[in-house]
Amino acid sequence: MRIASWNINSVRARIGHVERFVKEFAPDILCLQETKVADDGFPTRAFADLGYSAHVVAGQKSYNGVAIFSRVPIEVTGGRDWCGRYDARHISVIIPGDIELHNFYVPAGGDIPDRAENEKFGHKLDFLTEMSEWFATARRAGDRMIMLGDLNVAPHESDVWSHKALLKVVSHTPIEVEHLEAVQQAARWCDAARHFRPVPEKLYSWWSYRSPDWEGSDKGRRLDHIWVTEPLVGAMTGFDIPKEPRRWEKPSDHTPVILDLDPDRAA
DNA sequence: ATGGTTGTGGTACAA
Repeated sequence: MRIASWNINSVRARIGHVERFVKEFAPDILCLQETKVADDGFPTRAFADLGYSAHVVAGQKSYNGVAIFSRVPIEVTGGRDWCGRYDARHISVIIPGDIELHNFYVPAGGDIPDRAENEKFGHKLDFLTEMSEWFATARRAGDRMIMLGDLNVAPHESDVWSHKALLKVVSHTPIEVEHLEAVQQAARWCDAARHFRPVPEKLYSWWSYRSPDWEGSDKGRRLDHIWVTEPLVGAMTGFDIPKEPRRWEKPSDHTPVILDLDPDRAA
């Protein structure tokens, strides 16, 4: 079973890329972030044509938005409001193998890494804290769960092109890394990327639009993640972050992350 | 050190 997560930065602007990605990489379950469209404007027809018989979307006009499409049976379990506001940043489903899958779009956090000066940064930290508390209290680490999405934090030194240059840049500040680590400890999540590709290998899923030569300069960050709980660690059969979609014309600034999983091998 | 680009929706804001 192949599961992919992709921040596509507008599903309507990127529908052709989604079709190409599905044809070339064939995910059974496709999780999207930053769809940027209200639910009644979502191009669900295109996804049905790609063979996805089930879906759940949670969107709003212009900003945010998450979606899950599946060619295997899913049961929609949620979509929670975080930090007391509906902003379409989370949905969850049960997938085959009795696995609960959570798709998140964590707030980016603005430009200034200080909650006193920048409300968006405070919101990001509070969002991560609420995730920690929720997974520690409302969920059990021993259950089969997957969490994936654009978590907007690059935790390790090898998750960014320059640790030193990014220490004060939102996405890699020590306080954000601490908050993300607290989320990870809340359900003893295993980071699929680093299970297969351990540090210190450099691994990125995002490159800024602002670089005139994103691939040559390679100033990337690993903002997109797939985590699994302990019963699923032995069920993982492969992981990849293919760079091809970032090379396509008019791309998203994120490239997909892909996990292959054999639910029959789950503990 | 600074500014660089993109999508949405409407000429500003979020990323």
